[in-house]
Amino acid sequence: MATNTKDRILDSAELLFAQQGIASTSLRAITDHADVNLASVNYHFQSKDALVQAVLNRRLNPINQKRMELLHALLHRPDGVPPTVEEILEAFYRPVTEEAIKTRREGRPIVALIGRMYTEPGELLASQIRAMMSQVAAGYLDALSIALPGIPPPILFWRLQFSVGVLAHTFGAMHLIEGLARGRVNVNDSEDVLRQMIAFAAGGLRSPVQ
Amino acid sequence: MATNTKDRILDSAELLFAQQGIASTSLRAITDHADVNLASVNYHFQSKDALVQAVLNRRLNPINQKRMELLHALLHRPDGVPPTVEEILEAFYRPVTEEAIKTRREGRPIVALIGRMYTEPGELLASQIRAMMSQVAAGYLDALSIALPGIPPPILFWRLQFSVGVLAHTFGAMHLIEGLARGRVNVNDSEDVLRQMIAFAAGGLRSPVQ
DNA sequence: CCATTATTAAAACGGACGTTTGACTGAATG
DNA sequence: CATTCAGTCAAACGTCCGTTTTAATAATGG
Repeated sequence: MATNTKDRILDSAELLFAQQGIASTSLRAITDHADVNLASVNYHFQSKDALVQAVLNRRLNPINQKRMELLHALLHRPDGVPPTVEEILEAFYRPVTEEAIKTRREGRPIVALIGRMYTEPGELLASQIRAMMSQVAAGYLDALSIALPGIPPPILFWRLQFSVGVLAHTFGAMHLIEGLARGRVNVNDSEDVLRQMIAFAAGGLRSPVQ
Repeated sequence: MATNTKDRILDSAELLFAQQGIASTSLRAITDHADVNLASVNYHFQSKDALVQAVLNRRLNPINQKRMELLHALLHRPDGVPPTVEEILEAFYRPVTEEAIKTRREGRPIVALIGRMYTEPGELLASQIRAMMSQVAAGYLDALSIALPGIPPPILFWRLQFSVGVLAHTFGAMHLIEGLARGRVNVNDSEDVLRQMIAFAAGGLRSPVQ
């Protein structure tokens, strides 16, 4: 557990948001879990809305930064070999998967929050996500259009969104998938899940255009 | 607008749940919108939780029933021709798409709620969805294993979940996708969206197993 | 028509919510 | 040593929440 109040609030808020949802999590539940005073939330974050933004920024900014780094590395390899669809997808999926692995190891299963935020209601949240995603989406769309020159851009746009959906749903509805699996698959083997997602999305991206 | 109180409540609740989320929608907001008395919710539905279940059941039961009918029709065609992957996917996707078209035509854009419910927090909701989905998922998994005999069942299970993710994210995050599209695609052409989803998921389901 | 049941209505219940206030702490600064 | 100031704290603010109560009003069946 973090030692300073601000990080304790962020940690507890993130965990409870992931477990119960944002709207259903009260500031009192957060401050009780973090063992800090109720008023310290408004002191450090001004409002609950701002706290929500801070929680998401702290987790998503590193992920999206990593995505851009990995993509840049793929596009500027010393040998000049253009990246495959699978490599582009791995660059997009892996940073989230790594967070899933790390936070689960720490006993803080917060990846459901990452998967859920795309569909959380509220215009404030939506515009924040849109601002974060727009440059990442543009970069990956460019890369994919090079790797898949035969796919018209509008169709590639849809297929990138579908690839996002694969990731978001897998981590956002993991508890549901686990219940449906009845032991047929091991949902905790994140590396295997990553492999499965990449193979599926690669097949989807490459799917023949009627 | 419906004439009886019970349906007016269901209609308003469904719309507001879709627009603002379940937790953020109060019974007072629902009864104000439906122009009925506040106490009538607890009279007709006992509790808010039960109202939520009723809203989802009313919309999802016909969808899942239609899914099973379409699948049954595919599997028992007079000519005995086994269904293609695309046909199975269309049977799974179309009932939701039809609801999207119908409710948008009625000026009641509630499809975001259908896309979002997979990731809504709360164990009560999760168990309800799981109960609804389990037989549908089992039926479609069987059909897919016939159409794709080369894919091992555990991998097919993942890929069916990914196909659900494509659908859920597309309709649940449509407002976000629309913002990212910047006019490159027409998100309101549901028949085109359906075609795109089928092509993508078919490619994903057929993707070679390393 | 009356008795009975189903439905609607207004009002209040206790509790939880996000936020604000004002006093208090302890360390840093001059 | 006095002062400042970021941080913490208990308490309260007004508002909204889901639910319940009690009474009034329709609808139904003998």
